Amino acid sequence: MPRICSPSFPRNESHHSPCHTMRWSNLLIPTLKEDPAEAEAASHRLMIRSGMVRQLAAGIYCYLPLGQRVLDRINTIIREEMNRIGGQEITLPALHPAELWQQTGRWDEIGEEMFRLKDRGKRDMCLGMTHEEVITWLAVKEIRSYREMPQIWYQIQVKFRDEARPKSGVLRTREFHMKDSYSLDADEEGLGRSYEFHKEAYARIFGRCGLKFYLVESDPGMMGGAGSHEFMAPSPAGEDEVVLCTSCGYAANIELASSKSPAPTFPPWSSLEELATPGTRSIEEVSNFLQIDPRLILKTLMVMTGEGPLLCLLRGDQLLDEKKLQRLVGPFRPAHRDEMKEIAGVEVGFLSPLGLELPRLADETVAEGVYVAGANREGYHVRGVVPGKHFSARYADIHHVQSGETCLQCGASLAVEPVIEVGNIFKLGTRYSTPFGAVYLDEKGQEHPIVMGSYGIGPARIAAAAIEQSHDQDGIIWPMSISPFPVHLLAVNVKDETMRTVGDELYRQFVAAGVEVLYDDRDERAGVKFKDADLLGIPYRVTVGSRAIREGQVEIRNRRTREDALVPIAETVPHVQALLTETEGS
RNA sequence: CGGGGCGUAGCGCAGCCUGGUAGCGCACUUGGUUCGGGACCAAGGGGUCGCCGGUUCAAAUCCGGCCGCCCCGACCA
Repeated sequence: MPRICSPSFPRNESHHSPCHTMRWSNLLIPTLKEDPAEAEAASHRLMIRSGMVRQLAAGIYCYLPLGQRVLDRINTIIREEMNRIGGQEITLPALHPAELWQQTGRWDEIGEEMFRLKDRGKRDMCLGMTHEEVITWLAVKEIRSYREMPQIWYQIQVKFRDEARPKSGVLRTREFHMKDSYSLDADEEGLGRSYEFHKEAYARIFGRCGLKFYLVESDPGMMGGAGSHEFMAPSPAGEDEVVLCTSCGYAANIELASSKSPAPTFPPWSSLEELATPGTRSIEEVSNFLQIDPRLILKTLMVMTGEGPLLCLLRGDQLLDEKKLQRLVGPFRPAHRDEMKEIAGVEVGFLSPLGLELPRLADETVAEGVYVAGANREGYHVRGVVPGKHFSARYADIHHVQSGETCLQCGASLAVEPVIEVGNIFKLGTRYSTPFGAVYLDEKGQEHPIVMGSYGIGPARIAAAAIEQSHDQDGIIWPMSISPFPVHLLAVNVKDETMRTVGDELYRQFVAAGVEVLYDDRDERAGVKFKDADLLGIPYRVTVGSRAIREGQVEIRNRRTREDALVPIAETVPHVQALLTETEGS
């Protein structure tokens, strides 16, 4: 039901803007005094408390006016930067026929994560998780010649993924808005250009949104293709981790990052010696019992692969990186306790490569040195084990990077940091164009598949990441560029005739000057309004209160610094406008 | 999907162990006082205690099943 302009609506609005109000007393901004029980992450807590969003079901959110404003501002920045690199905005269906996804095989590859349904004619349909298929279909229909490329098409739309575990508020949802763009080029070189354009546009977008972010190498995963990067906003609420070298700039998603584990000083153990180590199963227990550095212990894990059992060897302080192992040996799972006993004849904790005729895969780190290993006999370990001499193995990088290890490129110390993935860019190549037959003719009349790229941004994640990176005990501190309003006008006591009049007049002036201002004209006590102002986190607060008004002044407070400036009432609007110009883009 | 927790008024919670048909704070309504950092007094409105079944004279409370939400892990094109 659309809002109708009528004399009775908006209720408190003057005749200057009959159908538009930025008066709090007329707006839906349901702030909460207390933290909602279900919210853990700072951004989740604050988005609910500030009345930006409400949850309808697990991973399904309503955006209320304040949240909508933030998304609008983010999307405006995205559109400006996408248009700047030649992107053209389009709108694509959210509902897709199954045949589209069957054509690339993803209908069967993707499991429960895809929302599927049938139409009344019992035809299989799905809700789009992403739009490579639709874009490629469109390219098949419309692109014939090399002359028609390059193209960059983008959309900002809702997408669906039936996430196994929606979490952290708006950070991981089942229905989400996403800016996706797709590039179509004649060859790899063209794709390289489109990719670089996107890399630059994305850096500008996240920069303009006030985010601190890293550009890191990423695992292309099932998207396939020649290369990919992710844009990562550091935050403790992030689900991903990146590995960073502060010295040479190496930056990668931890899923594919590599590192060197600094070697310990190896003792002069010259022969194999069996040691009684009763009851010591974990590395920590063995290390404590024998009073030796965990790095001198060999960790032996048994996993079950498609080819059968496999022993994985790591140094005591290292963790197995399951992604890396999976890339090497395919799907696997840890061996069960009884399986291990049956295959190796030994209890967990005393497993070792010595004398066991099983395939072995060792981390490269282990190739050097002399170690304590399990004895394949309960209650015993063996000292003096030299890999290569006492057992053989295939060597590869299978350890999970940990903070404090060193950079392979420059040797400096690496840091591991949790991050929110706010954007990704993929070189798709011809993975989608080939199955669809999306081809063009080159200048010699030769047919070639179109070379594609795909590039995503999550606007809601930008908002959440901005809050994660910029808040304090009292609430959000918005970057000016994506704040729901640039200015928060607050009349301390609307029952006071003078304050009310000055507040109304300043509001009118701001509106007339084209400055979007949230005017808190509610009949609430000052404390309530100040607390709410801090919670919403609008960069500048203009306070009309008894203190300054006697001197004909108002206070202008900076939310971030909490510094107040006294300004004559008549100069308020120009003064604020000057501040806004100054703060632009920050 | 594995592990854990929680579901009682709009929100945050107590009551459950030891059955006797529901309570606190905030919010909301009305009146009064107050009025620059989440006011006070008084009077009110609001709940099939997630759902279904069982035990019992009697169930928010005990038992069984189901559903939902959150957290950890797996997964995440």
